[in-house]
This record gives sequence, C-alpha cells and structure tokens, in this order.
Amino acid sequence: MRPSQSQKSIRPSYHHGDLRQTLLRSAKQLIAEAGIENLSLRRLAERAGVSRTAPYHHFSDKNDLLCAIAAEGFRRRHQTAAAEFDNKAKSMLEKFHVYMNSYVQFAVDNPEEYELMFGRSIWKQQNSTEELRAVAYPCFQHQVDMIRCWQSCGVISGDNALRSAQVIWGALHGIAKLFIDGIYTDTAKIEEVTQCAIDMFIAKTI
Amino acid sequence: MRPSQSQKSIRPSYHHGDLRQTLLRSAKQLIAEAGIENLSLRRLAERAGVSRTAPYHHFSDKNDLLCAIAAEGFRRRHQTAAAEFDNKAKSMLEKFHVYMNSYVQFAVDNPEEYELMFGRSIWKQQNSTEELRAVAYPCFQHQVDMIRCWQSCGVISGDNALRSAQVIWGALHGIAKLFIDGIYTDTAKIEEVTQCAIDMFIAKTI
DNA sequence: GATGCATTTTGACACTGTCAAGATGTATTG
DNA sequence: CAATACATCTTGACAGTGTCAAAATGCATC
Repeated sequence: MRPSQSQKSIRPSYHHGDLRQTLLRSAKQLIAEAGIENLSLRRLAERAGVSRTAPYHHFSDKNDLLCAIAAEGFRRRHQTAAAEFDNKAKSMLEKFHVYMNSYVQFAVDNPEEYELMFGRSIWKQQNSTEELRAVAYPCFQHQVDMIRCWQSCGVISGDNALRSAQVIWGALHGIAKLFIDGIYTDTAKIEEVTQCAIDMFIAKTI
Repeated sequence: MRPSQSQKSIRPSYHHGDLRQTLLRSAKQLIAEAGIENLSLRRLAERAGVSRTAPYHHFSDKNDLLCAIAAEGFRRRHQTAAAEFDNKAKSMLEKFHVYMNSYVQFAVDNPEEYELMFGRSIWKQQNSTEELRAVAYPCFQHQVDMIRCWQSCGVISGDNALRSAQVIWGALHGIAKLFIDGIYTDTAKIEEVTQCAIDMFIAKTI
C-alpha cells in the first residue's frame, strides 16, 4: 500500500505528484489570461516545471487536453443549470428568466472557456473525445428538456417543442457569441438584450 | 506601355502579374477546402509559385490577409441582402422570410468564410483592419435598419427596435453557428429551424 | 543609360505540436 | 530482499508556422 495521497485523483502521479490536475489547472488559468489561441503545451509544461513532452503521458493530444477542460466546463454549467431549474421556490416563468440570464452570464463571465466548449476546434471533424461527448450530450439534452417543459406548461408558445428549443438556444448562443467576440460592443447592455429575448419568446397572454 | 493585362486590378504587380489577387483567390479556395486553421501563408505562397515572404509585400500580416478575405465576404453578403430587401415585387412579410432564410443559408453554404467573417480572430483585440471595419459596419447597420423597418411596419412586434434587432440577429447567428460547428447535426432540418424562428418572431395577429 | 522604387528572394529566429529513444523512479512479483 | 515490470519523465529531433532583415531583381522614369 502506498501512502495514500489520493484524495483528488484516483491515481496520483509518481514523480510530479499530480501532473494531470496541475496541467488542467494551469491550462484553465492560462486560457483565462491569454486566450485559447495563446495556449501551448510547451508553455504549460514550463509552468508546471516539467519538460515539454511530459504532458503527453497524461493527454494523448493537445486536443485531448482541450476536451478535458471543456468537459469540466460542461459539468460545471450543467450543475448550476440543474440546480436553478430544480429550485422549487420559484415559478416556471421566473425560472425561465433565471435560465436565460444565467446562460448568457456564464458565457460572458467565462468567454475563453465558453469559446472552447462550443468552438469548432473541438466539435468539428472527429475531434471530440469520448469523455467530452459523455458529459456534453446530457448537458445539451437537459437544455432541450427544460425548454420543452416550459413550453408544455405554457410559458413558451409554439407547438413544436424541439424546434423552439433549438431556436431559443440558438438565440442565447448567438447573443453570447456576438458579445464575446466583440461584435456587440456595448457590454453594459447585456441584460437588456437578454431581457428583450425573454420578452420575445414568452407566450403572450391575450 | 506594358502589354496591358490590367483588366481586373488597378495596379498589377510587376513580377508576378497580380500577386495580391492571386493570393486572395488561392486563400479563399484553400480555406474552403481545408478550413481556416489549415491556411498558412507559406503554403499559399507555394501555391502561387512565389517565395515564403513574398505575400508580406501585399499584406502586412496574416491577419491583414484574413481581414481582406472577410471584407470581400461582407461586400458580397451586403450586396445580396440589399438586393433582396429592395425587391419591390415582394411584401415586407415575404422579405422577412427571405432575409431569415438567406442569412442562415449564406452561413451554411460558406461555413469557413462565415467563421472568418464573424470569428473572434478578426474582431478580438485590435485585429480588425480599417478596410474591414469600413465594409462590415455598414453591413451590420443595414441589418439593424432592415429589422427596424420590419418592426415599424408591424411585421415584428416589440417597442425597442435596436434590442429586437440584436436578438433576431443573435438568433440567426446562433442557429447558423450551431449548425456550422457541428453541434446541431441534423443539417436537413436547417430550413425547419429557421422557419420556427420566423414563427416565433413575427407579430401575432390576434 | 543611370537612378529610384516596387517587388521578390534568401537566410535566420523563435515559436509550435509531436514522435522516438533513453533515463528514472515506483510497484509488484519471485 | 532482489529482480523484474511498468508508469513517468527527459533529451533529441523533425516538420511546420509567422515574421523580420538584408540582399537581389526587375520595371519606370529622369
């Protein structure tokens, strides 16, 4: 039996301690600082105090590492979204408000991570990891389920649940991206834009 | 006087003939073939039959070249959008249909070019060229103007024109991107999703 | 024909991701 | 405890990238 330091990782590293987690942590930090396009495995290794190729024993690829970070993002987002939706103290309409604002806010607060999670680099071609898909698809599905739910209880109008869900998610994604990428520049009006989207989507009580 | 081959360019190059245009053409082709991330100035130069650094006398940067391509895309898109909106044979409602479908279709038909035009690489930081901004901003503005117009004539509901425009454009952008980036995978349903967006945005006649 | 300038090339530098081969430490087995 | 197996890390190397400096080339004009 090894002296168990295995609190945060099933199988801690031998030489470094826990290189995998260290790399993930540094990577997230470096991305937040300098953007995805400035993340290099070599700089990452340097920060962790190991040689350039050490990361390759924990991630098969640069893409593999990116997928791992994105997966973590999906887990986090899924958790908060689920918690917000399960809040029994709020009405369905209120929770729709919360969901819409929370989505855009998450994206704007973590622009680089959001870019990574929904960017082409990960999803195009066959780049997505098994692990990533296993985490992301339920997250997608949950979004669709929630919207379907709002629709069936009359908060949202329309008769085709899936299509409406795709449109609303599209709107959230588009608004978030236009702000993140610097095309919508008036970031002080993020909530106003989101509020306008809410107004346009909720069912009009005649 | 040189044997004038200067039909398509104001100032043809001396040695190559018209390297600038050749580079732009090859770049667009190469992007369409292999995606933006696989575009390199060196390969571009090789294709044009010049040395690696020749492009630097026509574009200050790789970014400069990308901006030039994007600018061309904006010009093209602006032209067709304007033509469709100025079509006097169609009603305002019909033209709203056309606009929505045309937007998404343009994006899906030219995914790499769309990615370039609205991607972060060009707009983040100070990357956008003077020329690009000079072409893109009127294109943005025209979209807002059109939507404002549809709103004032009752096709779209709502009382804040700018916000509604931002939401609708956001929805178009988001839907397009989710399809392009491979998150919405059922590409056969693009028109259905767009149609659903239209239904959700047009004013309900009670 | 000589000069000036636009254009292109060659050489070089600092990066990048990634592979192959060797070195080092840990765990397990005899 | 000694020996073997294996995970981990390092060194060296290769091909590729964007970009700069300096030299070479060709065209136009004086």
